Amino acid sequence: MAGRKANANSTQVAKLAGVSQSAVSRAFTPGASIAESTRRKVLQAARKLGYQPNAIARSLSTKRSKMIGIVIANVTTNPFYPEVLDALSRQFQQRGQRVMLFVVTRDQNLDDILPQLLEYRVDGILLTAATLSSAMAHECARLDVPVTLFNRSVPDAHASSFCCDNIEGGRMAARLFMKSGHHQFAFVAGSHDTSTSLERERGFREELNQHGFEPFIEMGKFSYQGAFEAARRLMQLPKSPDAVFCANDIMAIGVLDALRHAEQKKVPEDVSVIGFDDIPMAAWPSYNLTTIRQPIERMIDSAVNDLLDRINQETMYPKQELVSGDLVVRSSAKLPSGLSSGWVISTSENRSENRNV
Amino acid sequence: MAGRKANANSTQVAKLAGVSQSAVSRAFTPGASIAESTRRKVLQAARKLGYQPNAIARSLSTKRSKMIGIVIANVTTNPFYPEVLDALSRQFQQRGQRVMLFVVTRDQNLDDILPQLLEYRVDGILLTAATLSSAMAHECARLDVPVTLFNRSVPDAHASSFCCDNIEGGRMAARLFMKSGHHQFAFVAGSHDTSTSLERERGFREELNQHGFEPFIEMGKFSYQGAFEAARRLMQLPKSPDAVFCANDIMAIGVLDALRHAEQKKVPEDVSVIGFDDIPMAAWPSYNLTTIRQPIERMIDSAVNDLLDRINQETMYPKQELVSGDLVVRSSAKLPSGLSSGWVISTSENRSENRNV
DNA sequence: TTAAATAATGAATGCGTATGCAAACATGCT
DNA sequence: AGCATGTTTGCATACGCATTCATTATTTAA
Repeated sequence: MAGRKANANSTQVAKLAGVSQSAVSRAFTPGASIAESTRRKVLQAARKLGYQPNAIARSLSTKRSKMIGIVIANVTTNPFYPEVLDALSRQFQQRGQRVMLFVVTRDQNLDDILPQLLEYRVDGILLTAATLSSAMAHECARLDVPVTLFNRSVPDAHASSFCCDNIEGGRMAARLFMKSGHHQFAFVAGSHDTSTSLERERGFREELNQHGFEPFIEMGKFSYQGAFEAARRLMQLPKSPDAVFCANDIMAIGVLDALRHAEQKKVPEDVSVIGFDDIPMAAWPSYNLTTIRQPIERMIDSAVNDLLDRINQETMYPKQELVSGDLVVRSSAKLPSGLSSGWVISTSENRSENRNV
Repeated sequence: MAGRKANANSTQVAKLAGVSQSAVSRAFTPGASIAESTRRKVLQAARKLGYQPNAIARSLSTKRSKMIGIVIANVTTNPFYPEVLDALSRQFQQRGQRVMLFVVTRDQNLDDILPQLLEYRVDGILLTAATLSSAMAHECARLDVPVTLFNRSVPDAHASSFCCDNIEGGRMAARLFMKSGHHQFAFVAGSHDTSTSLERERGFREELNQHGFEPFIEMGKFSYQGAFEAARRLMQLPKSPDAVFCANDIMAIGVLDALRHAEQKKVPEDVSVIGFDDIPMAAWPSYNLTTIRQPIERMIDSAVNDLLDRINQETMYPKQELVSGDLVVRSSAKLPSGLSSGWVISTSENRSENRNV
C-alpha cells in the first residue's frame, strides 16, 4: 500500500455513471452482456475521469496476464537477432499480447531468468537463441505455461521448436562448393554446444563426406572477431582451404574481412565464402555474401501461432517444425556454370527464381 | 476466472507450514518482521508445494508493478539501438525491474502505444529514439509515471532527457575536416524531424560557417541504403564534396560503400568520411570509420539512475543531461598533421589519449 | 523479579477487476 | 392478459498478496 497517486477505478466510474461496478467492467469487456445505452453512459463517465482499466487487476482476476516472456541472446553480436526480436515483438503486439523482455548472454543461466518470468505469470514463453534445462522445462509444464524455442531444438523438452533446416542448409553449401570445383573445405563453427552450429556443420560435413572430402573445422565463437581470427588460422594451414562455410553471416563477414584485409586473398577468386542467415548486411556491396537465407517471417509466424494456440488450448501438444532455407547466390562464392548471381534457390519445392537480391 | 491450472498460493503454504497467510507473505518480504524459525518453516513448505509469490497480485497490492516500459525504434536499421536495448535491459534487470518492451517504427504514433503501457501500471517509461506528444506527457504526469527520453530531447515535456552533445559533436567533425585541409563539405542527414540529426547538422554547419564554409545537405533517411543513394547524388554535384559528415555510423558506412563501390572514389584520399555513434562495425577493418563516439554506458547509467530515482521519489524534477562525445580517429578521414589513427579525443576535459581503438 | 520495551504473530481488510447467480426487465406469442 | 424466451442488471464473491492493528511472546532494563 505504498504511496502513489491513485488512478480512478471502476467503482468511481460506476458511481458517476449511475450504474454498478459490474456494468463498468462489462462496458470494457468485448462481447459482454450490456445494453448499448449503458455502455455509452459508462464510457462517457470513464472519459470524464480519465479512467483506464487496470490490466494488473484484470490479470489477477482472469488468471491471464496477456504477457509473453521473450528471452533473447546475441542481440548485439548478431544482427539476425534484432531482426527476430523486431518481428516477434510486432507480431505479439498485433495479437494483443504484451512482451516482457529478457536480454541474456549466451552463457547466462536461464534457470535464474525463467522464474522471474513465471513470477509474473506470463501466458507463454518464447526462447530465442537459448536453451531450456529439463528442470525448467518441467517447471513450465507443471505451471502449464507453454514454451516455444526459436532457432534451438532440445530433443526431449515439452517445448515447441521452430528451426531452419540447418542440416539441409549445410548440405546446400557443400554442394555449391563442390559444383564450383573446390577441393579444400573449412567450416567456421559458432560454438560446440548450440544446435544451430552443430547441425550446420553436420550437414556440411556429411555432404562432403559422401564425395570423399573432409572439412577443416575452426572455432569462430559466433562473432565477427572470432571468425576473423579463425580465418587467419585457416590460412596458416599447409593446405589452406579455398572454400569456407560459416555457421552464420556475421562470422562469414569476419572471414571475408580477414581474407581481404589481413591475408591479401581475393574473394571468390582465391577463396569462396558462404554464410547462413541472410542478414541485411549480406546484401551490401562490400560483402555481397552468398548465404543460406532463414525465412524469418515464416518461422516467426509459425512460432507465434503455435504459442498462442497452445495458450488458448487450441493445440495441446508442442510441435517441432523445420523450415527449409534458401540458398541466396551472390558473389562471395565461385559460381558453377549455369548459375549466376542474384538467384535464390529453394530446395523445399525444388524451385529456383531470380529475386534480384 | 478462465481455466488455467491454479498454482499454489500463500494460503496453502500457510496451512502446510502451520502459520498464517501473513507469515508467508512476510517470509518473502525482505526486512519484514518475522522470526527466523518461522521463516524457515515457511520456506520449506513453499519448496514442497513449488510455491512462488505471484508478482501480479503483489503489484495490485503494493501499487508498484516493478516494470519499466521501454519503447525503442530503429532496432533493425541501426546497430546502435540493439546496443542501447541490451544495456538498458541489463541495467533494469540488475536493479530489480522487469522490462515491458515495445518495438516501434520511427513513424509510428506513440499515442497508441503509451496507453498500453499505462494500462499495466508500469512504474516508469523509457523512450529511445522516440518522442513524446505533449498530450501523452501530460497523461503520464497526471498518473505520476516518470518518463525519460534517451537520445531525444523535447523542449517542454515533463520528462528527463539524456543525450549526447550533438552540437559539439558536429563541431568536432567540422574542425577535423578543416584542419585536414578540406574545402567542400557535405552533411548526410537522417531526417528533418529528429533532434539528433538536426543538432548534429547545426553544430557542423555553425562551425563551418564561422570559417566561411557552407555544407551541402543530403537526406540519408537514417539508413544504409538511403545514405548510399545520398552519396551518389553528392558525387553528381559540380563541386562534389571532399568531406562528408553523416548523422550516424550506419549512414557513414552506406556512404563509404557508395564511394568505393559505385563511385570509384578512394577514402580518405579522395573523400573523407566521419560518422556518429561508434557502433562496433565502425572498428571493422573494412570501414575503419572515424566517428564521434556516444558514451553509451555512461548515458545509460545516468538515464536508468534518474528514472529509478524519480520512481522512488528521491528526485522530484526531471533532468536534462548532455553527455559529451569523443572523436575517435580511425582512417576514413584524412588526418591533420600531428594526429594519427587510433586516437580518441575528448573535448569535455580537453584530454586525448591513445586507446587503441 | 517485575515493569517496560520490543519482536512476532494472526485476523481482518483492501488493492481493482471479472463473473456466477438470481432478480428485473423487455419482447413475442397465444 | 398470461406465459415463455431472451436480455440486462446488480449483488456478492473470488483472485493472491500486503499491511494495519490489536494481541501475545520475548527480550531488556531496573
